Amino acid sequence: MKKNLVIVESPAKAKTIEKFLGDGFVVKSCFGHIRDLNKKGISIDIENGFKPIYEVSDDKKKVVQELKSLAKKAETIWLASDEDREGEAISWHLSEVLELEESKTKRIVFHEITKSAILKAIENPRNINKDLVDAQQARRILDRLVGYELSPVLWKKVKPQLSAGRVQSVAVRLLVEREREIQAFQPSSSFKIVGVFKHPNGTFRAELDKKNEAEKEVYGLLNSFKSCQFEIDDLTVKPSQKKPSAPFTTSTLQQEASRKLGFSVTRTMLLAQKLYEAGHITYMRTDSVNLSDFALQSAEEVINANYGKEYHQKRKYNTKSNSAQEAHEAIRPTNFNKKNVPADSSESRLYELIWKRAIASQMSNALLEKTTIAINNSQDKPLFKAKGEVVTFDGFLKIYLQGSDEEQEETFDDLLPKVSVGDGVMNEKITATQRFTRHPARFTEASLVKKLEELGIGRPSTYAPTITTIQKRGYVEKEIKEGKTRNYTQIILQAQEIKAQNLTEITGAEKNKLSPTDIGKVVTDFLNENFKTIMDYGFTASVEKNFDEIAQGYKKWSKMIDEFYDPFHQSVDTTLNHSARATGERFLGEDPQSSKPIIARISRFGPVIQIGKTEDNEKPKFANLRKGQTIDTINLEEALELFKLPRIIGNFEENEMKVSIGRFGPYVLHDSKFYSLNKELDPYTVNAEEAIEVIKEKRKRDAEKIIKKFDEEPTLLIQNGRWGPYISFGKRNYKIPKETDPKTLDYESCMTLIEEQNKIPKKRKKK
DNA sequence: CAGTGAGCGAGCTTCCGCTTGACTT
Repeated sequence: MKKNLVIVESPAKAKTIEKFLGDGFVVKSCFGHIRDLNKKGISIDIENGFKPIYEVSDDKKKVVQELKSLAKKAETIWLASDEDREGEAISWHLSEVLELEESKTKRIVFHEITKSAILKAIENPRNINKDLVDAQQARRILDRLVGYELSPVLWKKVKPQLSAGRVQSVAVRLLVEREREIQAFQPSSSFKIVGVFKHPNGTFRAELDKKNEAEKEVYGLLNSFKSCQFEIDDLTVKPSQKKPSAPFTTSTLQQEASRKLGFSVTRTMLLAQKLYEAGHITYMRTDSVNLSDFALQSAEEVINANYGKEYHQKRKYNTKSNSAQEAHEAIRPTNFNKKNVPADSSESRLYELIWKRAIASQMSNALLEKTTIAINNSQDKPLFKAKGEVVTFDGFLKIYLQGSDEEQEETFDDLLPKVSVGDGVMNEKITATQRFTRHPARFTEASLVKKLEELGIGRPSTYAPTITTIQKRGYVEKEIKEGKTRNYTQIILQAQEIKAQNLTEITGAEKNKLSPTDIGKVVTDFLNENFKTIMDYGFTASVEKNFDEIAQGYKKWSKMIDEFYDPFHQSVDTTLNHSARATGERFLGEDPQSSKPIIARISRFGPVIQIGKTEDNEKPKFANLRKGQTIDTINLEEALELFKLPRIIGNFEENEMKVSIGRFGPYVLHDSKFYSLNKELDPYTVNAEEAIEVIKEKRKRDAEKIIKKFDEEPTLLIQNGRWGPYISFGKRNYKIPKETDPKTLDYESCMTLIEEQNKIPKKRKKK
């Protein structure tokens, strides 16, 4: 019988720690919070000092049962959850639910999973810090009050199933405001003037130190350069340094994985979880940039051995964000000697990124030399300037270059020729290119996480789920935006001649960027109008201050909640009783046929165009907005287009063909089967002949899909699908073992496979 | 891959932070 029971949050952590502690200790995990506010209803007794009503949820009952029986038999129970607000609460809930005796219970904490850290923790146990627990309860109760009182307001005033909360509503607000900045943005253009200069030691490019707005001005300038003499006016050489970035936290890992590997935040976290469970990396949900002494030392050894002593520089990083709770280390490899780990390709690419970033964080600065050459001219016009950058010692750049969200400015030559002040240079060519200012960038998942972290909103464990939630609620979409072509002018002076040419470029193409939907905008406006406090970017920071005071014992949690709840609940009441429905209604014009008003608005089922009023005798006509159309931007003409579908375009095999646009794009409906129209075919103009072609092609493809048919059973088919060959029988599909050639299967062997797989119970589907 | 779209009323939805499952068509 083990005398000691240690409880930690994560099973992977339990496994590691058990090895360190040896005999006499059993280490178990509680899988995070074991108890929470009841899911149904608000579950807070508001009249009685906001007493929370907790319950052990169904999926935690088994764990709790097991821990309870182990705790009964143990002499000492060590509560080793994380040392932060949530971790303290987990320990407290454990002690309550498991009914632990105080004399048998010890609370311990450690920030790194090393043997010495754990043994030290065991030597220094303490009691549960009730103030910290109260701070967590205040956090929990506040979030429940906000979420469960605001959401129903939206159900009533906007659309059912919507949600609002301290974190998600502000995240959507960020996107809405950015989108409006983009919409209001007016690009302006100017000419960037670059000259190519020849010096006995080499040819290089230099940019004119002034942007010119008007084309006329550019011609004047180029003309005056025709007869110009150029010489080196000034030369500066400045040494500079680049520092490596801190090792990864959850948020910076998500950002770099998005920039460098193109992973969504969810994908990054899934892969990191696998690496963590395999023991390759430390915990992946952290806000700390701290490295343990063990890590510092082994990074040093690896750097010295692989790159040499001059590449090592020991560094300790400090966390900037003041909302950080630092219960863990930074994300790093558990073993720096492993530059690669055996895993699938995405996992190993993520691991390599983590390895490089952590190692680079302990490497020396890169040393650079920045050179600027200024060229004057005999016409007293602005100077041309050439900028060059040479790496004199690569340092950490040997292995890691940090990504950036901003688009890179066009870079100039790395290496400039050796020149001296007073040297004459020959001008070979001057190119003036029209450039346009760019609207602020839309957020990516990762750059939104970065912004939220800066505002102190959300936690490492919630960044990815929050992004998922706002998309699931339909507030935000990840859209592929096709670029538009734009004309621009280039004016070139070469061999005493000025030539202009008109060129085109593609601009504004975007993918994986987040943009708010109409619902997102309407909900944000509605909440901004009625719940200013909650929507304030500083709201979380200000309540965090209160939580800190509670944690330090200066303030009672119920008092804080009381102060918050009174005015909040008041505005909920006022809004419910006095506020009109929020529909985002916009008048587009009159219908040329019926002269009825046409409006765009949110209906119960999303954004629509409505012709006529609901109070009219004749029922109004409705049409849903398409993908890419928004209430803000749609015009009358586009709105009228929407009413031209569905179209009946003729008959085929005695059945009617109906063309329309559905969830998956344009389609032809024929004999109650759907045929998608390809991109070349426009649903508004497609004719019967073209549609018949589409139908025939689809039939041909479907026929090719079938590998084998059986006379014994017409619904039994071997087909070729997206994931390879499979058996379909009745309404269900069945796998074919990898080693089997599908062509060789006969009727009996198919039925055996089906029977085998029918034995495995079908799991309930998630809704 | 429809059609719904008002308002009533039944009963449903919803928050944020800790954790990892068990599903594969």
